[in-house]
Amino acid sequence: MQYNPREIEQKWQKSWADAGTYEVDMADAAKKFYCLVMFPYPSGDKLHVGHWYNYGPVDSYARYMQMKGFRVFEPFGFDSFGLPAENYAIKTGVPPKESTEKNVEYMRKQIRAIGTMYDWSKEVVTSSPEYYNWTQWVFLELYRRELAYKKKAPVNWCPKCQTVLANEQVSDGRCERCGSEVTKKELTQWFFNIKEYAEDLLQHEGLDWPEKTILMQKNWIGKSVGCDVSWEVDGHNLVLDTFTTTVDTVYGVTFVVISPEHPELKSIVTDSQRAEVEQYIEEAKKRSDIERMAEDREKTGVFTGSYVINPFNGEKVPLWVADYVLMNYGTGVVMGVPAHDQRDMDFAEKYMLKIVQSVVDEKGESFVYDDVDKYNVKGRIIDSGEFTDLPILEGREKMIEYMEKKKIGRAKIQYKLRDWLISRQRYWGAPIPIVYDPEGNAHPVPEEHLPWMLPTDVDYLPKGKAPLASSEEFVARTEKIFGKGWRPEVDTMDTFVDSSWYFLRYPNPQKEDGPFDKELVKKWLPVDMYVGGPEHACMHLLYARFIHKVLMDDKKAEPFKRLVHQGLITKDGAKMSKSKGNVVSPDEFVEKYGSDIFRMYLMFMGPFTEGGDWSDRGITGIARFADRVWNFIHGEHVGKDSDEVLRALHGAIKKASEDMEKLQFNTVLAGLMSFINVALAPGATIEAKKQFLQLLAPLAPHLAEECWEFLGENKTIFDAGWPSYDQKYLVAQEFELVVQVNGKVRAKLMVPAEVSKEDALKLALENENVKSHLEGKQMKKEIYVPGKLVNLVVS
RNA sequence: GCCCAGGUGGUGGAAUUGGUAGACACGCUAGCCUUAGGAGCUAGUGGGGCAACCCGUGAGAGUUCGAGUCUCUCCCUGGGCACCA
Repeated sequence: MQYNPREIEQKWQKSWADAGTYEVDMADAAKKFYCLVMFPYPSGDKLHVGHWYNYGPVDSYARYMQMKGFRVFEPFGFDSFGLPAENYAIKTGVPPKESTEKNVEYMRKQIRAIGTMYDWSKEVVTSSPEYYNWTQWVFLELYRRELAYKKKAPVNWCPKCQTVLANEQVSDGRCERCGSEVTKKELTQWFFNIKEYAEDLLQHEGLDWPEKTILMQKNWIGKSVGCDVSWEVDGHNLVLDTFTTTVDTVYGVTFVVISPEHPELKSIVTDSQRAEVEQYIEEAKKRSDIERMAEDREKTGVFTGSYVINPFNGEKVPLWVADYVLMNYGTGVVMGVPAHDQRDMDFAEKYMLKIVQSVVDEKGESFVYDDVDKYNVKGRIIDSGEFTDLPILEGREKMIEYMEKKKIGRAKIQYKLRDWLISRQRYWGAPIPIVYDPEGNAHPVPEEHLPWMLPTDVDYLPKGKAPLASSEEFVARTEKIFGKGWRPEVDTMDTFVDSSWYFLRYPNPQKEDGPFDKELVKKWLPVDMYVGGPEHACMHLLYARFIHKVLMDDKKAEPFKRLVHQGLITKDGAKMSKSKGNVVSPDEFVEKYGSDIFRMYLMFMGPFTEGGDWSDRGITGIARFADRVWNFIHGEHVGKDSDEVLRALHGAIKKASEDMEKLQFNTVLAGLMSFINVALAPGATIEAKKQFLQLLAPLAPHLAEECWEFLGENKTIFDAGWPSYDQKYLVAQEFELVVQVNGKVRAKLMVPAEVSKEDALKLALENENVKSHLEGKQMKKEIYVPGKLVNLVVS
């Protein structure tokens, strides 16, 4: 009999589905394991090998947990709102609903071919009214808690296409579609007040997350402790606040810089400078924040003609406008201290502004603050009035006290984290459940009108307004319910809102009277293992934590206990995307080799968390392995296993048990291959074969299930438990002692396992080659590492 | 520019966390088997050298009896930077 993957895979997938094997009884959550992969966006590219690389190994881990006796809940769904479907609609006229449903349908089929444990009865699709009903509920809940508010914020605007552009649609400041220069447009938009939770989001206690992700989130939130200093604008009845973490340098301020977007800027500019400043503002609109903050870029700026007064020494310093100051961080005004800040120095040198030193380090030398020592500097303040000679940190405190007393400033904690802008001037998203009365006041749509249906009579083509504004039905519906002159909000929600709570929906996605089943959520949350790409470290993962804290009414609640990032699979070094035309489909490989071999190959490619560049070179090695496994199982059953086979088997059990925990599937497979290399020729007992199959089962579920049955078992292998190894087979009688002279290997000797240091050294010194390297040398030191090596240090 | 990773044979990668660098595979070479499609089996395979040996984990320095692993500097590649998700 030959190994025929396609036949047995169909057989077992059908068998599992018919038996309802993976439909979880949610009522029983004792020893639960909630295993979650980030749900995909159903793009027109369909599934690519990167998806498989994620889902296959995670399912293998879930199967391993099942074998360890856990009740595994592994749900799946689709994050199906989003820009690509809308762009496709603009291009082809196919309604997003239609193309999305088609893509979802196709991807479901592709995913089923993997043979995962997904509980399809719990699937969620975010673009379905049954789901977005509750996304809207989430919005209303935040609104109720005063965590949703409106304010003006700029969007990328293409004047020619008359539409808002995503950052992705802007390249080099130009519209991707028509090439026109992109400008900024101010729109009133909805925000979630995530900053309210900044301090709680900085806490990651008890979470089994990658260090780097925690670090990235911390940097993203960007807490800095400092103060606001108030500067009176000379000749105006106006005060500008500057935020600084280094108020100790305030006597070194020789200019102050205001952001081009600052609302007070126009009232401050003098007539003689007006033309120049206005032109500068226009230029700044064309640049992205990233570009503006880049430190290697030539600093630009324009004098406003006005002066501000240093509240510490009364000195008048010029007020400049420059685009390296961003309105959305801090106050939009910064103090310029060229002596202690490189960027300020560049600016001062370019525009020939004064430079004044105000702090020095321990050695009395001038220094520039950088991020590393911003909060922990030693040195003292100089030439700073009554604060002169104070140590820097003490000086800061004194200065803040002084400001607070004189009401010219105050201590302040500043976060880089910005509030979450959730308004999108797009069609394919959940409508924001808000209506406006004839006076333009916002009112929440009452819950009984949810889902606040996304209208279908819309024009997807950009016409200068949000697509929903073109729906007659939408307005008619609003007037019918709320009264004449009432208008619906026409923006939809950021798709990150959809994905910020879906893990709460999974335990009972059919629930009709609430977003999630509180009882089940209490039992099943937190998610025990959450797996997704590292690109989500700062956005999705912060949003989900935030929404979870809000909905659970517990600022300490965390949704994801263990977090793992699968590596990225690239093609020729680049991220796979349709626009680059480098998407690799898994279908042909599954067709040719079957799911088990393809899945094992993806696992064998390298460490799960590292990913790599796609190549199918090497898949044949896995195919050979699968054949050898088949032949091994179907070969003669021997009556007794040799010591060698037993040692190999228990070594493989040990390796698999340890490495599965770390998701190091590649080395688990290497261990299984080593076993097969040892056991294939001599054969093994049925018992040994079964134990081996149990190790293989998570990695090649269909193959293992088929072989399990062949060996006479009639229940699924996934209920057979996980084997444990017996140490007695692993302790060697002898080991290879490495003998080094001055750190270089000069001999390898087989010695008894429990050799003493004296005996080991004696044996080492008897070796001819070692002797020759010691000749004429003086012994200085003898290093003995038990079970490993001897190092003879001579001179 | 800023934040975060990562650079090991011809290739993917392994290395008990400071102790034999290259496990397990791919590829390649030679031989066997008379050989229908992912052939199989055996042996070899980091570089140099006849050899003893020498050199080798992006580059350079440092710590150490001993460094792929720790420290510093530099170079390169990837991810993210708030409207792709």
